[in-house]
Amino acid sequence: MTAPPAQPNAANAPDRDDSGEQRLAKRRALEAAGFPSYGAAFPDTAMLAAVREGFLEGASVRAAGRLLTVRDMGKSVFADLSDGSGRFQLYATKGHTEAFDTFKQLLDAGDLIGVEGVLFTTRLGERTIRLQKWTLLAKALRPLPEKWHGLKDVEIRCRQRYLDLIANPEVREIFERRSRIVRAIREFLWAKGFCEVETPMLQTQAGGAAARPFKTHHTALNAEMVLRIAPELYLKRLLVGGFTKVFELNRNFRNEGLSRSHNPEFTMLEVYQAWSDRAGMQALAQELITSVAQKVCGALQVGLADNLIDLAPPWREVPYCDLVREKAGADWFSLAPEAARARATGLGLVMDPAWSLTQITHEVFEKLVERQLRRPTFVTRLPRELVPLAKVCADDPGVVDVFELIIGGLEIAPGYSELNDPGEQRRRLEEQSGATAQKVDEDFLLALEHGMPPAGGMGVGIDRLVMILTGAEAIREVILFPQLRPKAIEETQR
RNA sequence: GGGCCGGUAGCUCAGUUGGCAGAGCAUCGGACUUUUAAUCCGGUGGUCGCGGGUUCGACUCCCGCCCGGCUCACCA
Repeated sequence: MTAPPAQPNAANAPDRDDSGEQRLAKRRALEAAGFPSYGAAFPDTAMLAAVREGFLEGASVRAAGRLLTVRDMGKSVFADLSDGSGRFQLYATKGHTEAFDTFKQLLDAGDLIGVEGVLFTTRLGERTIRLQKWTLLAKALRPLPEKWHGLKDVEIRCRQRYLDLIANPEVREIFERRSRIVRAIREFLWAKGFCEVETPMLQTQAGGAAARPFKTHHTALNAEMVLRIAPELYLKRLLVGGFTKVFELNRNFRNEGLSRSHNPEFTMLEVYQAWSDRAGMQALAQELITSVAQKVCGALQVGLADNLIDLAPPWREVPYCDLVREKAGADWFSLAPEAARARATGLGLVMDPAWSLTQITHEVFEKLVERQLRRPTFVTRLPRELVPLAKVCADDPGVVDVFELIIGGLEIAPGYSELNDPGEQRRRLEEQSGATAQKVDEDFLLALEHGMPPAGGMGVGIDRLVMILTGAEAIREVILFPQLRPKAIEETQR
């Protein structure tokens, strides 16, 4: 686990296969030949995708990118150049290319170069740049991953995402799509008059969700602080302050385990609208997600071909209790706790003896109902114990006026009729018990006492939404640098 | 944190009962001026994740640890 000691005689061991050494030697040779190995700016380049799009036989081209493959034919060399927008073939020949021998002998796959040349089409129909001039922009001292099988090792793909992006074009597609999704969400909300705001991520008290926070320390203030688990309580303060349509699209941090659908830092959209309620948010969620999907995916059938999810509205709306009854029996809610526990065990669930009937029921919901809901479904009327920040339903004080939007078995978005009665809010927060319960945030309650408009609020899990819209089967496929166990520093240096 | 699976060349992967550690790609040398997984010929390259143990002998069997994957737990 410790780094190997430096080899004092490494220089005397030229027979070791060390592509780094070989590339360093090439770099020295390039410098000697008048090619600085880390070039200056190379402006006014065309994007290769645009060159392909507007291909014109005989036109001059200036471009820059990374050499991906090099096919040496002796007095000519074919190579593939990639600049992120696409790939394009280069053709260098002894007759037409400046410094051809240097190009052939000292450049490697992985090097960054700038090129100038003329477009033509090869005998096999491949559109190609006939290379006239080239310049070295950066010498790569490490080899590229394998070109045919690509890079598969999940750990390397995540820790060295740049290699994943170079080797696996579909990975780049996912992150470009993520960028378009986030942009489309902002544009949608801006067009509806929502104001984007930023509230503290460094907080003295974590609130707005039930989760263990990350702890940190502010040196100058000598204060213990936490990273936020949700922006909710600050956004509601803005409703008190007179903002009527606000949203925040940024990171939350929860000190929890990692899984296929959980990363400790994740991106959440939270939207609040004064004078609205759960129903208003539900309509907004459906319109937001369908319009973003249509704009970014070009269709409402999204995901992988063998597992398409149909987002066509209207989406199903169904009370929580009905879904539980479908799985656990029509008489479920008339069962005594022990009978419910026995039936849940019979359904294959593992019960904690300390669980209340509400918790047993929620286990049934999460394990047997939720993950089987493929098409978008608004689950409404959740037990009030589960959601302390929402208003109870007028016709049944045991349930709250909220929705939980499920798509593809994932919790994508909750939405509430927000509780604005400070007295009830205090009682509901105090009702919560147990290790995960948030402490009562007195500043938040003080704000509510000044009068918060009745409002609808919702949160959209952006990472999970991107999973749905890209067909990714794990959250780490839609987060550029997902959390992994930290490695010892020595290990990161080969 | 628990259970299961995995870690072998830079990358993708084989490895027999416990008996000299392999292939393809990459890399190095050679041939080739329309190739595109270029092709052909010849080489280099290994702390078999780490540390112990059993054994004449361990990539292989045993124990501990590290890292990853799946899963469970945690997670309104």
